[in-house]
Amino acid sequence: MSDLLERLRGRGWRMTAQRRVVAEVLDGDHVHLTADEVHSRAVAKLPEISRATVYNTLGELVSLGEVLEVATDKRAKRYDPNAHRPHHHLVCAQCGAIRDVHPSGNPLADLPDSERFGFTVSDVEVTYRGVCPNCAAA
Amino acid sequence: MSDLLERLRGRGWRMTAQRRVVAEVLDGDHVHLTADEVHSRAVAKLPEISRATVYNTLGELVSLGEVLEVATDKRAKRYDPNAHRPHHHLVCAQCGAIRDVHPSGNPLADLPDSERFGFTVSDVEVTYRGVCPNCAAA
DNA sequence: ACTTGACTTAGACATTGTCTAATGTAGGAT
DNA sequence: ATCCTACATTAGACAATGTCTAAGTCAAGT
Repeated sequence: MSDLLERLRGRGWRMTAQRRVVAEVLDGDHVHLTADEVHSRAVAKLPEISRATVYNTLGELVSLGEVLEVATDKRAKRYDPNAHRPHHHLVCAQCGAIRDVHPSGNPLADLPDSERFGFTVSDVEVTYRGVCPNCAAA
Repeated sequence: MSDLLERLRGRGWRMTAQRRVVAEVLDGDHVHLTADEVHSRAVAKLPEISRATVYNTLGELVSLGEVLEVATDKRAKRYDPNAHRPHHHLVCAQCGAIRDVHPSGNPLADLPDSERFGFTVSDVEVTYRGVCPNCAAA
């Protein structure tokens, strides 16, 4: 994730300890934390960081296109740092575990003009739901 | 939607004025109300209905498979009475308008075994995003 | 018409997210 | 190296959405 910090600096982002910590927390694959989880982990590294800053920083990262907001779960938003490789999500209906997946085929192409109602369609979000091996075993 | 009331009675649902009103409010195509919107409209027909009852009733309808919860918007859950014809959603990124759509192709078939991580995948939810004709004109 | 268990209610509480005014600080200017 | 200042951070109030509880009410079978 050091590329991220690098890129952001290049875009004129002022670098602060708080922002560094948030970016660190978001590092990795198959990472889909809620804002609150990001905050907890950030507090572990920098105890005085505030909730508002975490929300602000996440919002900025989303605006900059560096992090995606995903709504896999119907409670809190989750933040996915894997914004530069398009992908979709596979969610366990029981425990909520989330994996990134890469389906073949392009769902955008599957929406005929007659089903577009005059919209300019630019994006598609796919969420697969099922039961993960762990929960199936239990 | 009278079939719905019929079906529910058949399943041993106790019929009350409150439940009837919630079912009536949810009638129609391209209906995707938040719990709060359902509540407002229900109050118009039955002023003393409480928020808790609306939430309870919506939850029951979802459990019974008569209504779907959709997370198109990242704020409140929305409730879609069109549960018996599989479909996906097309959302305007600006005004939030939602249409039901029926893509060709089956996205479930597009997820190869190698991308299933041992999950038993049972369902898929697709959300297309774009700009509706109204917002494009503005 | 009774009775009873399921339904509804008001409102407290919980969770998630947003906003503000005061304070602190990164990084360019001197 | 120090100073400035615009931008960032903070605590906490507030807002929106959702959940729970205890007490009262009522649908529907008898």
